[in-house]
Amino acid sequence: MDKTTVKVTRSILKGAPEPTLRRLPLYYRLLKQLRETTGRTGISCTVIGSELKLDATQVRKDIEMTGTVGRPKVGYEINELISAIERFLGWDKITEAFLVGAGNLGEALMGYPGFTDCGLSIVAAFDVDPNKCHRVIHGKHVRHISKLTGLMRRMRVQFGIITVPGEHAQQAADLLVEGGAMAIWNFAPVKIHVPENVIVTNEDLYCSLAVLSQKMTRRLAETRSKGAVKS
Amino acid sequence: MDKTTVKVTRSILKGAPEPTLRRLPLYYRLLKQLRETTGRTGISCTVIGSELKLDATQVRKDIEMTGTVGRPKVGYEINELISAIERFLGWDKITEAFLVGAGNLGEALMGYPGFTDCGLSIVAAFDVDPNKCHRVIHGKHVRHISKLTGLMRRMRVQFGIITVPGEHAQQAADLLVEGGAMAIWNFAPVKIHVPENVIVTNEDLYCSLAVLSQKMTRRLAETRSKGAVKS
DNA sequence: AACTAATAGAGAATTTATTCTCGATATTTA
DNA sequence: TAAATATCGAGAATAAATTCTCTATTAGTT
Ligand SMILES: NC(=O)c1ccc[n+]([C@@H]2O[C@H](COP(=O)([O-])OP(=O)(O)OC[C@H]3O[C@@H](n4cnc5c(N)ncnc54)[C@H](O)[C@@H]3O)[C@@H](O)[C@H]2O)c1
Ligand SMILES: NC(=O)c1ccc[n+]([C@@H]2O[C@H](COP(=O)([O-])OP(=O)(O)OC[C@H]3O[C@@H](n4cnc5c(N)ncnc54)[C@H](O)[C@@H]3O)[C@@H](O)[C@H]2O)c1
Repeated sequence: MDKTTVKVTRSILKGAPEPTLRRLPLYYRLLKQLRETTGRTGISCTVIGSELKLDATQVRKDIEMTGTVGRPKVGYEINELISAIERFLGWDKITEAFLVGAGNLGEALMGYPGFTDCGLSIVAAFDVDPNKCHRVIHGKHVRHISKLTGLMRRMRVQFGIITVPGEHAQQAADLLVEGGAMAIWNFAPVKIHVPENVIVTNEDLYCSLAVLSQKMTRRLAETRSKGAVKS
Repeated sequence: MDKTTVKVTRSILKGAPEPTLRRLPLYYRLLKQLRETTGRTGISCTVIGSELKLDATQVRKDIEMTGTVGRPKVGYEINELISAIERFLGWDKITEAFLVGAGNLGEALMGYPGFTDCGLSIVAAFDVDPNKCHRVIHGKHVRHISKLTGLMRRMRVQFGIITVPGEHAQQAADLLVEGGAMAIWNFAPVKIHVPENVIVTNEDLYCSLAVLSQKMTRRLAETRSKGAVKS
């Protein structure tokens, strides 16, 4: 067993570091785009790095986690790399999902075609509001929330997306767990509590906005103080 | 100048580490919620930590960045902490923003009342599609994209939100920069190129989905291999 | 008043992530 | 064929983030 194999095995056992996981989609998109727009079949970490403004070594280490091996002076095979990332992230298989809360955000997600890239398929949505139910949005049925658990078990859906208002997010999570959810993608700005074996990721807009706001605030403060010095 | 002052000064000069910035909104929400639902006026890192499943020391270090000082055995004043976070992130001031791309996601963002917490106010939206223009969505006007640059300069709006399809994101960014944007919140899944002095944050759904997918894939692999061992 | 328990704050230790350095290898060019 | 060059892959070095340890302080309790 060579060293690459050891690393890949570790990446499967312990999981890749989160920063790596968050960068892989960036490579993935770039590679797909390159494959479509240009005719090239190979790529090096140097190029990926300069394109995405990342350190080439970092790119190489990230790619290493997926198990792809490259060749000196040449780089990696684009197709091979794309499949490796897909396989590593589980994007090569279709994952069916239920969405809870067919409001503004829920509808936008239901209509988003881009999720097919990740193998994510929202198969149905659920809502408490009778006016929202029995409609078909972007080709998907909206059903009453009371049907969720039963249908989820019957259809063996294991992925849930929460887009209800914060105060109902825990209730939505409970229903998803009862239905057998294994993973939940939570868009509500609250911490939800689930059993240990359920994986939760929060999509928290406030978190990224905080990064942006603080940078902006600092920039403004700098400009002001410099201006003061000048005047 | 005491040590706390030194730390705060540094946090203003060099900026807080990004992980800290991303956690501050979590504290902020918890505190607001506690203030509203319970009558308590003080809180300790221990409580915040156990509530959010974070290490108490980490919470304390994060809070330190905002300049708030606590008292042993008591903790922090909730009101004081809330204002300190607001001030630190720049959420105490209104930031007016223009949104480019009044589609599914753009409309959802325009209708989202939660941004007032961060002082973010979307004052107008812009679109190329004539059918989308001249409408009023959630109380905000949608105008033709050709008006963006002029209006932005006139109204001195410095914050842009991009919700156009990926292939037009760069164009949208260029217009925002031309209009004098200082910060851009990009929801399109592409890397946009802007001058050095413009701050960009990408809200990339694929990144968080990747974290979730990979964990799920790994979990599934484990279950399968365990099942195989058992049988 | 003394004792106990809880907590902030400082700094050290540890862990994790990123960046640097170097040797091996493959490709291209002279 | 030999030399030059770009790149991967491995490991070391560095930097950043997290966690641990200790001390001082304060509120409550006996
Ligand atoms: N709209 C945005 O741009 C945006 C941005 C960031 C976060 N969010 C978050 O996403 C969530 C949804 O936002 P939105 O703007 O779509 O809100 P919305 O009010 O438009 O939609 C919420 C939907 O959930 C349904 N609902 C309420 N309680 C329910 C329950 N117990 N079970 C099932 N369905 C239920 C409502 O009927 C409604 O259709 C909120 O938590 C919000 O904080 C939204
Ligand atoms: N819908 C989602 O849930 C979702 C999720 C993740 C990311 N995104 C990203 O957000 C962006 C918008 O998604 P959407 O679902 O709202 O798409 P959409 O097609 O519903 O809306 C895009 C809007 O942008 C407008 N537009 C196109 N080119 C423009 C230009 N040059 N200038 C101004 N306006 C222009 C279109 O007329 C349309 O109204 C896309 O980049 C998408 O990848 C969307």
